[in-house]
Formats: sequence, C-alpha cells, structure tokens
Amino acid sequence: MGSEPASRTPRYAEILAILRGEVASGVFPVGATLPSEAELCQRFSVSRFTIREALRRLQSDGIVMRVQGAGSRVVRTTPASVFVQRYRSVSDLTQYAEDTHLEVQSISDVELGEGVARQIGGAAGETWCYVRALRRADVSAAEVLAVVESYVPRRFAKLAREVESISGPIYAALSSAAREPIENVEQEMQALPAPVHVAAALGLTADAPVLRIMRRYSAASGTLIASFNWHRGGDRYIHRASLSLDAG
Amino acid sequence: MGSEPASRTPRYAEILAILRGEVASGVFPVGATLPSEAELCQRFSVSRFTIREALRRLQSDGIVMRVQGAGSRVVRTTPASVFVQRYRSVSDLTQYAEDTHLEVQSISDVELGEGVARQIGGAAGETWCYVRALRRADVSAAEVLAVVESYVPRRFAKLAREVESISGPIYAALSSAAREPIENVEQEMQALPAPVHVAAALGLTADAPVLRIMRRYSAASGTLIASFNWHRGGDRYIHRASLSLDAG
DNA sequence: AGTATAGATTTAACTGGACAAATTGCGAGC
DNA sequence: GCTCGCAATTTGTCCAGTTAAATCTATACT
Repeated sequence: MGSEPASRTPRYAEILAILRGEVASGVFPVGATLPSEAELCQRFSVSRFTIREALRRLQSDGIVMRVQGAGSRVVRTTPASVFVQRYRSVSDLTQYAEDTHLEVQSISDVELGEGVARQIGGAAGETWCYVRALRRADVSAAEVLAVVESYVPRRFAKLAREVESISGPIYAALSSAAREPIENVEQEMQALPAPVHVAAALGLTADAPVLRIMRRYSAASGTLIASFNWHRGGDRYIHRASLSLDAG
Repeated sequence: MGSEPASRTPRYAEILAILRGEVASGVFPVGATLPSEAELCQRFSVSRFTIREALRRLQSDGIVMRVQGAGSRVVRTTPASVFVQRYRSVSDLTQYAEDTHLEVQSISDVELGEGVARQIGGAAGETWCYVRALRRADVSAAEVLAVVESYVPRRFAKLAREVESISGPIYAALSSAAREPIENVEQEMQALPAPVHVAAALGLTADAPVLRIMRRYSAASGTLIASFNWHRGGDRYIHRASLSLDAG
C-alpha cells in the first residue's frame, strides 16, 4: 500500500476491510476507540482523505461512532444490516391511505392485564387510556377497514379524546405533547380467530381468521401509544413490504 | 456564500437545501441531470469537496443517482424514507434460527395458475419447479414449525433438488447460480384458514387461522425464488419487526 | 471536593490540485 | 443504417494543506 494502488480495489476499501477485520476479531472491542485519523494516516501511509473515506463507511455500517474531538468509538462488531425496508410515509407503514377516517367508539380507563402489559410496554395493574375505534376509507364510507384498539398512557388521556380531530398520525401528536421524538416502532403480526366484537364490526363469522398487527411507538421515556389493528383475512387485507439490499 | 461560512450551517448544507428545493419545485424533474460538479462549483463559488458533500447526501437521500462519467440524475423528488427497518441476518428476516432444518416432501414441475403467477412474478401457463417442505427446529425435531411451498424457475430445478444440502439461504445459492445479485425482496402477509395439508402438518383443526408469509427474491432478470411460508396462528407464531427513525 | 479555564487532541469543514475510470456523443468507415 | 474508435466530459480516488469546532485532560482556584 506504499506502492501504486491496485487497479481494482480503492485504497480506502482495503483499509476499510482491515479495520472491519480488526473490529470483528476483537483487536478493537465494543467501547474501544480506534486510532486517530493522524495515526491511521501514518500506519497506512495514505492521506487523511483516504482514511476518512474508510472511517465514513465504518460509521455508515453502524460499526463506529465518530465524535469530533474524541475519536471513533466502536459501537458494534458487525455491520448493522443486510436487508433494509424503508417506509416513506405513514401510509406505507400502516397501509391505509392517508385520508382514511378513524371513528372512535369508546374511550375508557383500563387496568392492564399481564398479557397486554407485556405487549405494549406497560406494567400489569397500571391504568392506561383505552380507545376503541373503527377505521373507514373516509367519513361517509360504510365499510369498516379495520378495528383499532389503542392504549395510551394516562398522562395523554386528554389528547386521546381528541383523536378524531387530529390531523396527521396520532403518534406524531403524542411525540409533540411528550416533547420527545419517536425513537422506534415495534410491530407484531399474528393470525387469530376473530373475537366477537371484531367479527361483528368486520362482518365476519365468529372465529374467522383475521390478521392482527400491533404497533408500539416508543420514545426514550417509554411507550407513547400502542395500537392493535384487526384486519380481515385472505385477500381482503394483504400486508405488503418491499425490501432492498442495504447499500451500506 | 462567497464570504465567511455562517458559523452554524456548513456551506454544503446550504447548497444541499437549495438543490433539494430545486428538485422538489420541478427545476430538476425526475429523469433530469443536475449540473456537473464543476458547474456547481462555479455557481456557488465553492470547492469541489463542498459540492461533493452536498451531492453525496442527495444520493444518500435517494434523490439522485451519481454515475461516473455521466452526472447526477434525479430519481425521485422527495427523500426516500421516514422509518426504516433493518434486517441484520437471514434469521431476522425469516424469523427462524439459522440452524433450522428444511425437510423436502416433494419436488415437481407445475404449470402456474393466474393467482400464483401474479404473486410470484411469473406468467400463467409457465412451468416452474415446485418444492414442498417442512421446517423443523433441527433434523431430529418432531414438531413442524412451518410448511414451506417454494417456486423456482425451471432453469434452477437442479439446484432446487439439492435444497436440503445447501448451507446458507437458498436465495444466496440461486443468486450465485444466476450470477446476479438479489436486488429486492417482496413480502406479503395475510391471515388465512389452514388448507388441509397445512392443518395436517401443523397439527391444527381444519380452517384454523394461520399466518401465510410469501417472500419473493428478485434479481434484475426476475424472480429467483418465491416461497409461501405457512405458520401457526395465535401466540404460537408472532412475526416481529423493529423499526427506527431513518437517520437519513 | 467541586468548578472553571486553558491547552492539547481529535474530527469537521474547506481549499486547490492531480490522475484514473466510466460514460456519452460524434465522426468515420463499411 | 450500423458499428467501432476516439475525444470530451463527468465522477471517483487521492494528495497536501488550512482553519474551525468539539472533546478531554490537567491545573488552579475557591
């Protein structure tokens, strides 16, 4: 690498591979700081630009975190992902058109049982605000697309009562109210026999197969909202996703 | 921008914002090529490094595609994603531990009906290789985790016959055989009543709710493999995903 | 012991320059 | 009209250098 660059592999890519290998083999374990850019320039006899190209890609891989004044700290030992699925809009995530209408049926305080508590990130015995609603294509549509059961922490009960009039996704309004960004969304999907109230709302026979999608939107302080969305089975509702190779 | 940089906003970020605005407002529509780096350096009176930082981020946003020798072509007018879900391994994607065992029950040539053809990216009337298999935790396990029905183009029939002995994911082996990278994965999930052969294999009553996940792995030439995975309903199989805000 | 400040260190932003590699368009030849 | 080769153009890789901004550590003061 003190000589001419190999015609095929850029120098930064060679250095990147070496650094990846050293992280993976434990030379630099999680928590360790890599040598500084200046030290790496000396070690590999290349310009700072070349080192920065390698380090930039290590950061993009999620392997290091680069901090001005501090250095490059290892945060994981393997690349962060293989496939990636990008959701470009709320309607991509929920698979409703953005102008669907949520009609609230009831709002009440409920004490969480163990099962629900575990799923929504609360604790058994806690009191949360429970909202049952029907989702339709628009205000005047007769057909129910989905039954939606949401749990919101008690401190947001007031906001939950206004859910029909909120424009944009409710999780964004809750994020604003909490003054915290949504940090992640957990999603669980399973096939279930339709409970009585779901079968009735969706016009199904009792115990017909339905797809239930639970989504939990969390900030640093915990769950802001968790919703159970009950959809018809078969071709009446197909949850689609498109993944691409991660270009990291 | 010919003067001192604003203390807060890097110059490349200002240029990025301007270029984003010009793309969004139609000055550069999808398909158009942005001015060259050299022209942008002249326009904004900055060095090529600064322009490249802006363009690099436009590419990372998914807004342009930069091609050596050709320029930066606009491929979309808005940033590509809001939420992102990363799959770090095959087991993340399929939600099987990596050492599960696939036991082939039958392999045959089938002529595609319209419905299946549409789902798997083939054409009605085409002959594909059909593989029916059972997935178990390991070779000696008695319990069937899932019923797997796969469709593979006829040209890969030989490889399909060796599916039990392939180490690593079958789609990677097919990608090698085709000498093409997997470009994307389409996934469809729906709740269905268990067909007879699925109910029998999973030990369910006829018409019990099951979750069917179809995954289609495609290269530029088309579908390399499409598999229908039939899972038990209820808490016996929960398909989980974790999404984070896209740091784009 | 706790806090503030100064200096050293490290990465971020930026300049100007060079050569290599890939693409595109044009002209010539068949 | 089609194909091939060459030149112009554009982005990729890389160098050497500078100043700015952020972090960390050590020292001094209360």
